[in-house]
Formats: sequence, structure tokens, C-alpha cells
Amino acid sequence: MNFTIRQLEAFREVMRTGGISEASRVLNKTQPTVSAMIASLEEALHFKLFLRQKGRLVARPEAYFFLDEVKSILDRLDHSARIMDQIKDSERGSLKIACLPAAATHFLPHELAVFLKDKPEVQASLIMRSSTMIADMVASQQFDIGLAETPQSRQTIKTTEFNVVGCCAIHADDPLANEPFLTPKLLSGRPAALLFEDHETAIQQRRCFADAGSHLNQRFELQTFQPALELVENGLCYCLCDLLNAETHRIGVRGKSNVRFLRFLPGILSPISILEPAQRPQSVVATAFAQQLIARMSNLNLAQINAAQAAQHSPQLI
Amino acid sequence: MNFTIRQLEAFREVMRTGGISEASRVLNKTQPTVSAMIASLEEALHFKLFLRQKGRLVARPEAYFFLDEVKSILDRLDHSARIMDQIKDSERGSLKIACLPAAATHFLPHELAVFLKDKPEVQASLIMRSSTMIADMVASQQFDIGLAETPQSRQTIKTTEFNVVGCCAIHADDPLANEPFLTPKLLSGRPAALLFEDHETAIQQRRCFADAGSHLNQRFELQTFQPALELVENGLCYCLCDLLNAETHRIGVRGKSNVRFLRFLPGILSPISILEPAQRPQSVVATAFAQQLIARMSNLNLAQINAAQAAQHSPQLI
DNA sequence: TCATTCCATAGATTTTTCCTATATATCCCT
DNA sequence: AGGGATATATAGGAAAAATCTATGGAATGA
Repeated sequence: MNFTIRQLEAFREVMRTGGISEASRVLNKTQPTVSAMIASLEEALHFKLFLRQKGRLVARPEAYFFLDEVKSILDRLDHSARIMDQIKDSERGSLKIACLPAAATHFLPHELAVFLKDKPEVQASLIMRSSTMIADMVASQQFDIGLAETPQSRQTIKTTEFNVVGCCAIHADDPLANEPFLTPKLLSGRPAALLFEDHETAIQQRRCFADAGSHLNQRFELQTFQPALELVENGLCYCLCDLLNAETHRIGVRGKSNVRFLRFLPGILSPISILEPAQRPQSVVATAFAQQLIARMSNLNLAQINAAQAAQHSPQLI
Repeated sequence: MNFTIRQLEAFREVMRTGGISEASRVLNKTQPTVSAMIASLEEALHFKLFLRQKGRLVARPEAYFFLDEVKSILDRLDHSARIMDQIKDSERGSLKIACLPAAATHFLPHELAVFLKDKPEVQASLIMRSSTMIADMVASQQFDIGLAETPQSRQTIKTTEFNVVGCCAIHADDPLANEPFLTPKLLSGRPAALLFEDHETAIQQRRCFADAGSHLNQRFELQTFQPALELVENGLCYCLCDLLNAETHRIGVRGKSNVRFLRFLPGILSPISILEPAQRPQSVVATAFAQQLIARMSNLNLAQINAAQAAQHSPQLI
């Protein structure tokens, strides 16, 4: 057949109001327009829905049946329109995120929480994996967004790179905590927590201590930075980590923290990337979240972390 | 929102074929037309359904979701269109018929059977009532069509009147069966079956016999004509009845009948009407059936009944 | 490199939609 | 019976939309 949605809407309104004139007022159309719409609908159906008795429309039994059909169609249409509207505002959809340990415990969950606050219809999944696995999972389109150490450039992955700067975590009571920045010289001989031997950050740290002729006293070796920062929290050591780990730690403690994050020279950079599948288009939600994440990563800096930490100390001010 | 059905159809086809060019061929539109339709659909949704990568359309995840919605809507629409098409051809609907005894056993069921032969989706109900009750039930819109003795004219009933002529039913072996027509004189003194005393046909019969100075020998008094004709079938009496009863009897016997229906003079007329509710419009099916019934009633005559009866005697000729 | 395929854009044209003005029928009230 | 109000239909024109032809750019494969 050859209906139009407008015809169906007009018909529904004519049935509801009982006449063309009244319906035309509701529909913000003129009476002849609605009259023509009904006429063309009847033409499309090849039979009259109404009899014209005494200058009025009188619905035939078929019109009541058709009304049910039309209502159901228009309701269905309206329902879809509403859902599509939610999708447009990324209030509906699904989001699959894979994330390295540095951000998995607090940083990303927190970002996700902010993003999903007013989006009850978005279903999200978040997993923690090693950077190489994350790259593979994004490349194979199993996940929408990955946060990982910058992988080898490949065609199947679109990367947005960040060089997250390193800093030094030290206990607040340590006299060094008052320095404007720290160096291998200042930290020489003090107990340190490092990641395992092969990890890029450990390699860099050893190199710059060696370059400065300072003594690196490795007291702890760990898999990830979060436990290392817990040791710093207890005053057992200092630790060189990147801002992502610093921020994750800050969010994690929630209340007062004994760790201070200070600038460290020479600068150490950790190449971290947001990964997206390159072969297939992203969903609206994924695009929106990636955008938020990129903004957040760009904005990552020591000043902001310390300010947020200070705010946590006097929460009544917030 | 502001979709059009054409947009949705175009979208479905683009998704199915994987591109605008191919879809435009299927849809019998030009490629720029379909391109514009997709563009306007995206505009209505306020977000892109496709990314344009390397000169091709690539569907975003949302497009697949939307496709499900669109398919369901278009299917629903198609389903309704098909049903409305059946209704147009009165192949679907309901039909409530009330009918007087004269036609209830065979005449009307037979008409109904002919009418509904190729209309499996029409639900019909048929009841037998007295003429006064039929008039009331049609007037109160409980029934779509009534076949009854012509009632007092009232605003709530639209009547189509027929003056069904009376005839004489007589056993084939009776010598009178060879007369061209019968009169009170010829039937004088012979055993007759009549309806109860108050019935209009009985009154008329008594009157015309009295007028002719002939003897009316009422051997049987009955409620309706069908049992009377059964008595005639067994050669116990003759009977004056109307053509509707004659036709009903003819259809009922199906095989060889011993009853002959002869012209009777003076003419006796039974006012029978097809009744329809006047206040509300009729359904398409009811209109169609009423039309068939009117044609059939108009066509009711002795010659046709006798011809049909003759055909029953030699069914191999049909 | 060249032909082909695909999509987008521009401008013209056809079709559809919608409005104004008007006619007609009915109803209600005087 | 007549005037006013209301309801629908029709005619004609203006505005909007749909659709076409022509064309250009980008990618692909021979």
C-alpha cells in the first residue's frame, strides 16, 4: 500500500475527535488539508472509512478496526523514535572497555561512573588486561575502547597517544616532601619500590640514577604500582610512577592520604594510548566516552592531582 | 520524530544491499535520490547511521539496531495493509444475520455459503427469530442484516422491500399438477395445510376462497411452512405458500422432490424485507452480502425455482 | 594510468502538500 | 421560514518536497 505517516496521524486524530474540523485544529492544519488527507487515505485503501451523513463523518466499523492497527503502528514508531533519541544522546547502548591495571581499579571506573551518571540504559563492561592483550582485543573488535601502553602501530587499531609524565611518590612526613622537585641525587640511597626488572619504568629509573651517579636502593619489587603506593603510604619507601597511577591512587584512598606526588627530574614519560578499532565504525556511546577519556587524559597533571588531594583533606569545603 | 515510510524503506534496502547504488536500483530510484533520503533520515535522527569511509558507506552499530526497529515497523505496516486489503474485498470481517423461519433452514444458509466460499476470514453468525424480534435486533444494531416480514416503518431501520408472490405446492402425482395455474375453485374441498389462524397468509387464503365461493378444507394447522411442505411431499395435502418457502424447500430436498409449485390466482403477496440498521454505517462485508441478498430476492420467481428443481432430478446434466 | 564503482552535491523539474476562498448541507434558534 | 453557526468538499494557487540529470571526487583494480 501507499500510506504516509501523516495520513495515519490525521486519521487517528479524526477518529479521536470525531470530526475533521476538530482534528484539523489539533493537528495545526486547515480543515481542507485534513479532509484531503482522509480522502487520499481512503483512496489508498480503496474503500471508504467514513460515510458522509448529514454533513458529518460517520465511521464505518472497519474504521474502528483500522484505528487499532494505526494506533499500534504509530505507537511502535514513537517508541523507536524515543529509543533512537536516547541513542543519539548516548543514553542507550553498550560499552566494552579493556584497561591496563594502572587505571583499572579507580581511574577508569570513576570516569565511567561520571559518564554513565545520567544514562541508565547504557550497559557497560570493563575488564583489566595486559597492554598486549588489550591491543589484540581492540584490534579484533571485541572491545570498543582500550586504555593501554601504546602498542606497535597497526592498521586495525586507531590510537590516541599520551605521554604520561612520571612523578615521585613520597611520604608526607619525609623531609623531601617539601622540595619543589626531586632528582636521583636527592633520592640517592633511599629505599625505593620498583616494578619487575624488565618493565620499562624500572629500566628508565635505573638508567637515570646511573646517569646521575646516584645510588638506587631497590627495597621492593612489584607487579604494579598500586601496591607500591600502598607501601609509600606507610612510609616504607618512595616510588617513581606515572600520573595515571598517581591519579588512580588518589581516587582510591578517598580520604586523607600520606603520599605526596612531586615533580621528578629528569622527566620520565610513559607512552599510554586510548585504543579504538579502526576497521569498523564506533558506536555513538563509545565515541562519546572516548572523547571524555581523551579530554581527561590530556588534562592529567600534577597540579590537578595535588589540588584534588588537598580537597579530600578538607571535604567540608566541597 | 519526522520519519517518512519511504525513508525507512530506503534505509532497510541500503542495509540489505550494503550500499546506496545497489539499493537505488532495487527501489527504482536514482542514486542521488537514495543518497538524499539517507541523509535526511540521519538529519531526522540527529546522528549519522553510516560513516563514509573510502567512498563507501559503513554502518555504525546503531544502524543495525535501528534496522531491527525499522524492519519491525515496516512488517507491521505491511501486515495491516494486507488485512485492510482483505477487508476491502470483504474477505475479512464479521457478519451477523437474523432471519425468519421461512429462509433460515436452507435459503439463507445457502446464500451465506455461496458468499463466504472464498472468504475464510469472515466470521458469520446466523439466527432464526420471529419477524418482530428481527426488526428490534436490527434496530438496536445487534445484527447487521435481517430478513423478515416488512415491519412498521421506523427511523432506525433501513428496509429493502420485496413482495414475494404466493404459489401453490401440490404433489406431483396429483392431476392438478398439470394445470397451468391453480385457483380456489380448482382446489375447492381438497385437504389443505395452513398456518395458524392469525397468520396473514391464512387470513388471505380464507378470504380468497370465500370470495370465490370455494370450500377451504383445512386438514392441517402448522407454525411454519416447512412441515406443511413435508406433508405435501407425502401427498397428504396441498399448501399455499410464498416463493421464499418454496425455494427453501427446494434447496432442502436436494434430490428428487414430489412437490410441484404452481402459479396461484388470485395473486397473494407476502411483504418481506431485508433490514439494515439505519443509524450506523454498515461494514464492507455486510454491504456486500446485503447486495447479494437483494439481487437474489429480486430474482426469486417460479420459473427459476422449477428449473432448478428439474435440474436436481437429473443431476448428471449439471 | 585508465576505466570503473561508489557516493555527494548542484540545479532543474515534477510531484505533493498545504493554504485560501468558496460552495453546500445540516442544525439550531428565533 | 430565515439567519447564523458548524461541518465537509472542491477548486486553484503557492510553498515545500521529492526526484531527476549532470557532474565531481575518491578509491579500486586491471
